[in-house]
Amino acid sequence: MNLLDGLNPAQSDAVQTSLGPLLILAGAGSGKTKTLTHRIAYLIANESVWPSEILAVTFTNKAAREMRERLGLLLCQDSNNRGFMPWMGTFHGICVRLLRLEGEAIGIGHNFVIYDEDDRQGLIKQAMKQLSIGDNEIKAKSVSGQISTSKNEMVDSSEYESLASLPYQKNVAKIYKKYESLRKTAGALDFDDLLLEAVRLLREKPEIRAKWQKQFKHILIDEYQDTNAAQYNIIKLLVNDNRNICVVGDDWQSIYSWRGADFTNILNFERDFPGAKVVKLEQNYRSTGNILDAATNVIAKNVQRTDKKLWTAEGAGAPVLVHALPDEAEEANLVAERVSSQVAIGARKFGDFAVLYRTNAQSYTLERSFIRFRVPYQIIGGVRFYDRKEVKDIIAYLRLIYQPQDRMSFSRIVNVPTRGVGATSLEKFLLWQAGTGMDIVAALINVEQTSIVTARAKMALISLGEKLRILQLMIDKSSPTEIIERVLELTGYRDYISDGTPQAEDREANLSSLLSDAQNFVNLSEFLEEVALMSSADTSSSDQKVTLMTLHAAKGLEFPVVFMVGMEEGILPHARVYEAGPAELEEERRLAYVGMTRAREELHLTYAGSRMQFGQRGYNQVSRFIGDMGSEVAMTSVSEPRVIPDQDFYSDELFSIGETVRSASFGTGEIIEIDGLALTIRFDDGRTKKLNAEYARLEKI
DNA sequence: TCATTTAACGTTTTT
DNA sequence: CGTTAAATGA
Repeated sequence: MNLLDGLNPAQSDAVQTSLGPLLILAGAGSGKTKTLTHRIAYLIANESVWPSEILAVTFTNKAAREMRERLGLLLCQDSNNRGFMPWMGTFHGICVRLLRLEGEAIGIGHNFVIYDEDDRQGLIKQAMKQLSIGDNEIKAKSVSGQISTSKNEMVDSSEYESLASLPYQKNVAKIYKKYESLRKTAGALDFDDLLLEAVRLLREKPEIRAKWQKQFKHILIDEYQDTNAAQYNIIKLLVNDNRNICVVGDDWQSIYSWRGADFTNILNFERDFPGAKVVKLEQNYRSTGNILDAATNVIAKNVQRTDKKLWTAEGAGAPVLVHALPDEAEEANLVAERVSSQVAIGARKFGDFAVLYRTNAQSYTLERSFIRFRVPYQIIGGVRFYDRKEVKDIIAYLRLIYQPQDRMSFSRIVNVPTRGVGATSLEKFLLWQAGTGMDIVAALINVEQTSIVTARAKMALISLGEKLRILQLMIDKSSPTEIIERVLELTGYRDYISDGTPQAEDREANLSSLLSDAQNFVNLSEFLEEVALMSSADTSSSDQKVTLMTLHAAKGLEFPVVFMVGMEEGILPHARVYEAGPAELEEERRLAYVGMTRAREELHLTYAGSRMQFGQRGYNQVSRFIGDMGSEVAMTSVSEPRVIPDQDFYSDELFSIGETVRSASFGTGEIIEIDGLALTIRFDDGRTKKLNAEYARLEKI
């Protein structure tokens, strides 16, 4: 198979330029993933580069997985054969691998755990408590943001302290310092640390740096416009004298500056790597002419950007449609109705549609309409699977046995299931444990040595410690699945969640999903890593359902039909950027551009005259971006007054909580919970059932 | 110590 | 509006 087949001249040029720095400026839909994949395959097949000598960085785990699969096909290799595959993954994933291997050199134990946003905020709260800083003057969330921003800019706690001038900043500096020390004793790294510590490792240990520079003969970075300072430094530290670095990106699609991403990295590539070759991919293979023109007109208003001339060989296609609606409920109905009718006539399948919005909160109304119109949907993002309570509980057990210094995880599970150890006992125990030099599990077993806690609490703690010890012994010889099963059994967690309440089934289902996820892993370490770095964009999607997600989550995806809802001033562009300045407004514009260019054949934009926001009705103007699109490509639809026959649809008002109903199969009972179409009913015989309001033929009494 | 009720609070986007 | 943190009583 010729690896250059099916590539256009620019793509082919990029694939064959295997030596020296290369910048690929790839417009939306210009086949950049294809180019990148072919380039890697070309290096392996034609340039005799070993897969292990290639480092490929992607933006999401999903992108890495897809690239691995495509590469497997191109090279006729099994993509599961990790030994044959290049180093592929996100910056965070790569850094974890590097730190597990080499972290000891800078004092990072091989069994560090990874803290997510919740863990970080929890630890900040602890730090504030120890410093006697009340959370009414300073919010843990805001401190977390400050710390994250600082870390992304590679500002450590000492440097932050020296820069702090305002009293608020001085307080944050104190918390930052305390947070860092607590985090280190817990044997944990937060998301930002993963990058930061990798930089420190490569900076402070020249022999390690030299080793990996030699290892990675070729480095490829996708979505280069979204790299932050720490990531930029990692790249600079890993590139060797041969400078075989290839970066791909599009400054028009930079939408993560709030996370520290700096798209001047891509603008400065030629300065950083003198003599770099630049290849522009300007042919768009995704969207019709009208969609592309409308999107280009929007982005054209930005001042800070490179010049590109995206073009398509496709025809103009259908005009971009703009729909004005009275309120957000009507907006959602329009979307659901159009999806529903197009599927009904067989023109499309549900998976052809995506609905994109600026903020997660907007998904609520859409969900309600989708349920009403019986349109199957999936939400990408929102509450992540690994953020569910029961899943986090089990993960906390796993983390604690893996890293017995992890106080956050211990605090989470010490009384889950309830074992009579309250806040006061926990505090006293931890105080004593810190002074003993023992890790948490050891301290639990030896809690007899102290009289700081009550006899009752001692019993519970010793018993917990013994269970954890048994679990710890399993780490090296058992699979993650086996360990989780044992956790559930030993701690009585399974009984704890199956308490007969209606939510029990959901929780059990979540645990089953966790168990089946775990089966893909052979050791606990890898499983915990996956869990920590799994992103919302990584959830597998079904083509039988309409996809709902934020504009940010849509990056890199494409759909035949795209609805962008909430095209209003205050939402897109978001109200917060008004005060922030022109740079932030330009990012909103790029966000609109990213959303529009996800569409292949049809693009619908909707806005509502009024909308519920913060529990109050607000009135927004149409987004300025609509006006920028140009009337020749964007048509405003005349939305005829539509009457939605209510009796055809299930309405929430039909049933309410507390009502008594009779079911043909289960007898009479009381409704105790309503979730869309799902009614949870406690029947008189004591059984609790979840029934579908539509099919259950319930009779009101 | 724990469960239930009440109050406050928040909306950008996420690895 | 909906969720989560504090407060209260058992």
